[in-house]
Amino acid sequence: MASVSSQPQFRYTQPPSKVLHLRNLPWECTEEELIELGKPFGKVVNTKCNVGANRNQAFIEFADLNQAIAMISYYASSSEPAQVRGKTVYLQYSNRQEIVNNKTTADVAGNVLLVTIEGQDARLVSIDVLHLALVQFSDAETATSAKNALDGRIIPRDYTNPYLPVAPSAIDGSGQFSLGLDGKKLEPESNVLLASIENMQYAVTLDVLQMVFSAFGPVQKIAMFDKNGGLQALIQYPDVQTAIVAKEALEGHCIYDGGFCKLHISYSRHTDLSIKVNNDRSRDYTIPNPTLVNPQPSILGQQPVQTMGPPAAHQYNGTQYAPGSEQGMMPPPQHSAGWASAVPPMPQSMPVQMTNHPYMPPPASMPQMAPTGMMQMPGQGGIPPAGTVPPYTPNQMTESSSEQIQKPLHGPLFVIRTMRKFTIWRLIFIVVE
DNA sequence: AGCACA
Repeated sequence: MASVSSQPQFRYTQPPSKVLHLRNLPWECTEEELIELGKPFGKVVNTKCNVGANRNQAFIEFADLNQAIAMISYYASSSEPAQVRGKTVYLQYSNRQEIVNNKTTADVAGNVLLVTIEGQDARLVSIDVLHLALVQFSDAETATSAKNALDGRIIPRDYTNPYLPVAPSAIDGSGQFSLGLDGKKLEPESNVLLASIENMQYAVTLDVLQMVFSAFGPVQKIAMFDKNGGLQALIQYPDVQTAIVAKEALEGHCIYDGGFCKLHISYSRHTDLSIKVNNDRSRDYTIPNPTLVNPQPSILGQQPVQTMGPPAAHQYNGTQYAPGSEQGMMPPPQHSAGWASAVPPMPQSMPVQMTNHPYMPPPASMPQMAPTGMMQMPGQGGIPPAGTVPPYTPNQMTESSSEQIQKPLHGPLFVIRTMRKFTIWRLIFIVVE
C-alpha cells in the first residue's frame, strides 16, 4: 500500500531549502508582499509569485538556508499563520534549491524600452513623439532609470512643449491625411471644429457653445447653422492643438445631462472662419473692440507657469489640466488663466448667467438643481470675452424670460464635468532585451 | 492548499 510519503511532492516534511514554496496566496499577491513576508527572517534574494494554474502559489528564496529554516520554524509553531492580504498562506520548503528564471527577458534590464501608450487618442502618438519620449538608450542603466522615473507616471499632454509634437499634420498644417500608428487614415486635424448636435432637446446657443468650447482654450469664432434638420456649428481655435484637445474631450458627450444635445465633433476643412456679422448665430470674438485696449483674451504674451518641459512655445499650458483628470475630471479653476485673463474676473457668483439662456422646455419634469458647482470655471459663464461687439448683448435674455422657461437639470458645464479626460497618456515602461 | 518557466 502506497503511503503518502512515497509521493515526493506530498511528503509532509520536505528537505530544507532556502527556497520556500507558498500556496493559497491571493492572486493579486505581489513580489513586494512576498519580500515583506520573508524579510523578518532573512534576506530575500528572489521571489516568484502568481505561480501555478490558479496563480496562487509563490516562491521565496532566502540568501541563506538558515533564514528559510527560521521562517518555516516560526510559522510551524506560531499561533498566527503567515498571511498575505489577510489570507492564510501555507509554507513549506520547496523541492527546488533555487528560484530559476525569476526574471523574464522582459524584466531583465536591457537598453530598449517597450512603451505602451494608453489613452483616448493614443493613435496620435507619432513616431516623432516616441522618438522624444522613448528610446533606445545607450545603456541599460539609463533605460532603467528612465523606467523608474516614468513608469506609471501620468504624462499630461503638453501642447506648449514644442518637443512633443502631436502629429505631423498638427504641426505642419499641411492638411494632409496622416497615418495613425495602425496605418489608418486620420482625419486631417484643424483648428476649426465642426460640431453637430444630436438630440437637441434644449436650445444650444452661441453662448453655450462658447462656454463649453472655451474650456479648452480661447474660442476665436463660432458660426452656427442648420444642416439636415439639425444644428451644426463651427468653432475656431487659434491652434490645432487646442482643437484636438477639445474634440477628444467632448466627442460623443452631451452638453446637458440626460443625453441631450450630444456633440459629434469632427475637424472642419476651414482654418479661418469668415464671420460676416455678429449675431446670435455667429460671432467673431477676435474683433477688436474700440473701447477696450486689449480686446482679445490675451493669448499672446502670456507666460503661464510652466510645470514641465522646455519653455512654452505659446500661451497654453496643457499641464494645468492634469489634476482634473484625477478628481472628477474637472479642470481646475485656474485653467482659464492661460487665455482668458483679459476677461473680467468672474468668480463663482454668477449662476444667473447660466439661467439666462432661452432654453427650450425640457421634455419632462425636470428636477431642479442648485447651480452651485456649475460655475467652477471663472470667466466661462456664458459671458463672451471682452471682444464682444454690438449688437450682441449677452444679458439681453433677462431674468424675466428665464422665469417662464424651464431650464435643464444642469448647465452647459455639465459636459465639462463629464467629458473625457484631457488626453492623458500613461506611459508604461517595460525594459526588454 | 501541494512546486514555476522556456
